[in-house]
Amino acid sequence: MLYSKLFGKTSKNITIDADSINAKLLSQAGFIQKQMSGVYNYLPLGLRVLKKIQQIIRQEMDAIGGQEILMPALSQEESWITTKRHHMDVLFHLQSQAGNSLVLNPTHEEVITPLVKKYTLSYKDLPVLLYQIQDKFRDEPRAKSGLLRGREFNMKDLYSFHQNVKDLDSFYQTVQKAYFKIFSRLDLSQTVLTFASGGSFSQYSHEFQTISSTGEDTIYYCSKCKIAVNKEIISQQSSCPQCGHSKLEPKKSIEIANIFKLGDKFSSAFDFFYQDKQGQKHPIIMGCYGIGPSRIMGAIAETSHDKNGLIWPASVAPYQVHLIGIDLFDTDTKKQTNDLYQKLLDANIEVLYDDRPQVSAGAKFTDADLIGLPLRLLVSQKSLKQGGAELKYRHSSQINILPFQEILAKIK
RNA sequence: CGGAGACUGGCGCAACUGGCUAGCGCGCGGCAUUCGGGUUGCCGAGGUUGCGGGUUCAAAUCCCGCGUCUCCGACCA
Repeated sequence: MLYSKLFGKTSKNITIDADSINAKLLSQAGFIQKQMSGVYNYLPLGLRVLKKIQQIIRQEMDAIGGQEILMPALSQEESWITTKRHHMDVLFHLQSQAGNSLVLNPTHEEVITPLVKKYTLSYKDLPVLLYQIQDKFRDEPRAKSGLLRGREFNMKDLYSFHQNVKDLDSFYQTVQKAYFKIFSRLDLSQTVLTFASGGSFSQYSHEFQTISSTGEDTIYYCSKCKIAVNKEIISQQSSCPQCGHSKLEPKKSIEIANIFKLGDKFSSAFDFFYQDKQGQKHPIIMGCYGIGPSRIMGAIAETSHDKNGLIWPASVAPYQVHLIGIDLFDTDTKKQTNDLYQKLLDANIEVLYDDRPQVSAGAKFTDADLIGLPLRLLVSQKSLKQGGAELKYRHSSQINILPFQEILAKIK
């Protein structure tokens, strides 16, 4: 991609929304643009990051047997009356021209339960494991912190349907493992399994909290078993639910995912039963599992940056290489930089090429740091004299000269 | 939802005890200059001051209503 053609510009001016690092850096670097409170546009750079996060999640959901579907953002209010959730204060209500009461879905139990009911009549159909990646709508009383708490936000939600609690429990464990795989691929290794209150069906639900000094949640961490409990739990019991250890350490964190055992709460509301081998009817047992890709994007920005800008992990960086051309007024330098760009493209390397003429070297360095791609390559009269291109990783200050022939091998 | 504060070219701000043509920086267009950590100079475009009403000879400025945004708190399946 030629930087001169890229839609979205870096900005020198500090945005007002200085309450959160992610909102500030992501807008300043041209990844997102706020449309209104808690609602953001994703510009080309930001969308690439979001898609990469989604793709990693998609792969891990497929790996545990999930099948991707896409449900509508709209639903009839009637379904919410059925489950007695139509008074939830975060629900966006709207009316069709015909006068029907509709809802913008904040979650999809009310949609997926009737959907699965249409196709699942026998024990032979179970388990059913369906997920989607879609935008959710929640009328938050106070949207804030950039991508961390929006009114419209991206979510992966997986729903599981089982014959019994034992099958649910086992799948619940499988999802936990898959989630940690995802966090490790996203370089969010500071993410801790956190016990939260479980509602009517089970004693606990679980949150996945990324430890971050700028987080708005507080968790209580047990250094012995490397898990934590949230505020609700700590006020009920002051010890670790796993080992009974009582020295729990408070830490600031960002909730990036959570999972619930729903039991038959929703299946009962929709009269959803299956027949076993003997023809007996049983309630379906459900679980739901959410991860917020947009919130994860914010969490990565929040935890991975320095004073000069963002530092993307390679797995989600919008491009792998930031190629900077300096001295482009010189015909030979320009040609050699263009050639290197073409060579990288031919090798299928994602590269953002700062080809802007008339822009000073300093401005290009500043933009590169702000955008935060993992690897910076630079070609100039000076680097050519030294025998090639300069190579610098975003997280390091070390600069090495590399002959053009060796660059591809080094990157791959 | 409670409390506080804001709204002025695309962005960040100034002018506000009412008074000249609403000013500055960034960004944007042009010309020249420069070329390794946000070059420099000159020229230029861009605003019915959030919306509606009121007071006044005169409103960005004062008053009323509405909207939006921000901050603190409550809330966060």
